[in-house]
Amino acid sequence: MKYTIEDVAKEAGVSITTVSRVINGNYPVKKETRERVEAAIKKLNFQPNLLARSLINKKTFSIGVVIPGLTNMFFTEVVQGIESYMRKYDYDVYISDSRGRVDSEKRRINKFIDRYVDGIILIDPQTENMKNGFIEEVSGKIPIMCINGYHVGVRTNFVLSNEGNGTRQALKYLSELGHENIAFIRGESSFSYDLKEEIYREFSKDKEPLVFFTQDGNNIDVVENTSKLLMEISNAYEIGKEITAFFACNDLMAVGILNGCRELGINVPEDVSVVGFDNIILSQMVNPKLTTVDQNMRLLGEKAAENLINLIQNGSLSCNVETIDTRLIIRSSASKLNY
Amino acid sequence: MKYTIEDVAKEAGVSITTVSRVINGNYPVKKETRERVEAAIKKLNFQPNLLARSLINKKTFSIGVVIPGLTNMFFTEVVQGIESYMRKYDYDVYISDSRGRVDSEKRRINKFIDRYVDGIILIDPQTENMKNGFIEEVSGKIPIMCINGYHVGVRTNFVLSNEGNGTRQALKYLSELGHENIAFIRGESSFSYDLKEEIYREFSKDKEPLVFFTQDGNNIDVVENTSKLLMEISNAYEIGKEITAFFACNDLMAVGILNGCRELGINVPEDVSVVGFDNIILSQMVNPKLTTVDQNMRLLGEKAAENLINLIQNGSLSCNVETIDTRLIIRSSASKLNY
DNA sequence: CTGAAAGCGCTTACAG
DNA sequence: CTGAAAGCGCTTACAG
Repeated sequence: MKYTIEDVAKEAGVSITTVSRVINGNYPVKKETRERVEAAIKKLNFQPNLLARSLINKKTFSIGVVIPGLTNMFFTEVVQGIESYMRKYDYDVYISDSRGRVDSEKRRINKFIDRYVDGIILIDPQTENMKNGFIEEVSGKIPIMCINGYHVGVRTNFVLSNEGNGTRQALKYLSELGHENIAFIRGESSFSYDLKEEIYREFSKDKEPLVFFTQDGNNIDVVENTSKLLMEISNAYEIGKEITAFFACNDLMAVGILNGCRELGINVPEDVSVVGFDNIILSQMVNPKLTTVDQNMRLLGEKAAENLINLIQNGSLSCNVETIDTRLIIRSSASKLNY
Repeated sequence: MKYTIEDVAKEAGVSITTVSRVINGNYPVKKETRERVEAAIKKLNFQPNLLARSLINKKTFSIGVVIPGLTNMFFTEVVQGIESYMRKYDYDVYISDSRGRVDSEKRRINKFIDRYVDGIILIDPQTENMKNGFIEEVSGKIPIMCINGYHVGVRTNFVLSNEGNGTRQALKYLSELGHENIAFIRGESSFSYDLKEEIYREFSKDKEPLVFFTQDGNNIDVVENTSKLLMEISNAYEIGKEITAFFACNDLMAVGILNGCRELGINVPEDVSVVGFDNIILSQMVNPKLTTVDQNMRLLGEKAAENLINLIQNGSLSCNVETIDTRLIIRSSASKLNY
């Protein structure tokens, strides 16, 4: 059915060795011979079997990207950055969705390794897999870049956005607007949430911290879940008084708060201020437009791709960490207290 | 570095044939022997090389999904449906983004074939690749399912949502609200846009059709682009009078109209009505919530996955077409004329 | 029940 | 410059 290198060899009247050489262009071949082989290749529309090739080379010119949720625009925007970089190097990028589950993430990574991708990018890897040594173990086998999700002491490679500083920027901004009673909205488990919470607690150390957990933070469903969470919060606290501002760990959650407020008849930013994180495109599409912290997602993706290519080509599985600055984006979901 | 079947054989004191047999469980092996082999596998943490295996089997237990844009939630929701189905069958799904470009789509498909995926799902394939015979050619080599993008006469397999009928539902609804001057917003090239436009022209046959093109319809950027388009439209037409309603070919465009209206100080739905298409989650997050046509994206994905599995397992590369009904979702972006 | 051998479709020393 | 042969890591008739 599909032609093999042997068919081409026969057609051109040469050995398969020679065919292989003209395909790869890695050894001298007499011009006339080469042309005969090329003609045969064209005639049969021959395409070398990548599986056979990779079996020998251990190279597939492809990379795998594992993301926690396809429906969180944060991740897809990072992937755009990865893809645009990889395209230049003619690497294929394959995306696999772990749904933010520890086991699933392991499985996806192992599958990529089984399929001999040349490297893997992990966006926001599960903390659990950092702690249990899995990521580190895997980093010994194959080039790995992690985007965010840093875990101290794990020997692998990171591109991080400075989420801690971003959190500080946002909190400081709210504080300058006069807000003291700031609620903190986070998802269940992720390094990123833990880190932000730490900063939050530090920041509001003299006050009682108001930390609330919403479910499944990396999926679009979190919007709805956070709206529901707000209903509960509003039963326990007087919004606009006991809580005058929300800091949400990502924009999806912030939009959930916005939607919840609308349902409750609470005006943003007049009655309560809301600040998100990430600056996904959605943050500009809601009303009011979200004040948020930009992570420069494309750059995050591009840097990770760049470093991965280096790792692949130079073979060094060293441990390096690169940090990218965040930027506060002021729009209209937060305003002075008692506006 | 990595152990091979030979290492296991040595460790267990058997031939590689026997090792292979216990791994695959496809031939009888004496219990005692099997246990020895299993112990060796465990001890070495042996994992068979999938490349070598696939080279023989021509099976990889993986499928490829080609989508026109990662940042259009329509596609990612369809993919969710595909994944949830495939998980049950233990097939891996790999996603590749064609950016809605004809050449890129070809390339992605060819790459998947090169890597011996067992089947491919194409979401909204490019019309051009339908017309030029590429999809049909490829369908002869490997099981293919297309989601939407139907093109008459092309021998491949489809799961379609009834977009024509959905368009009619939306248009009829607007008409019943009293709207006669309905503008039609579409992207550049896609079967889906052409089909909808056809219905639109049919529907408004006594009126001058008002068809407007926005750029790059399958990417989140279309939101911004459509807002800009609205500026131009508003220069040429009196919105609220010459145009009293917009029908947008997808929700992203509809949101663009919504945003544009806000900037222009036009109230939706009081001054102008807007109806979208797809019912992506975003349509509930904007204000006013979008009246739109639900395509049941998860079901679309699940059906495609189900059919693909059948194709793969029964080996029939037959041509079948399955249609899924759409449903009008009435929310608050459209209202009676002169509300 | 088990093993030696051929083969999947390539690449790459080695020899000429 | 070219080819025969070994080998990548498996599977599967074939023979016993």
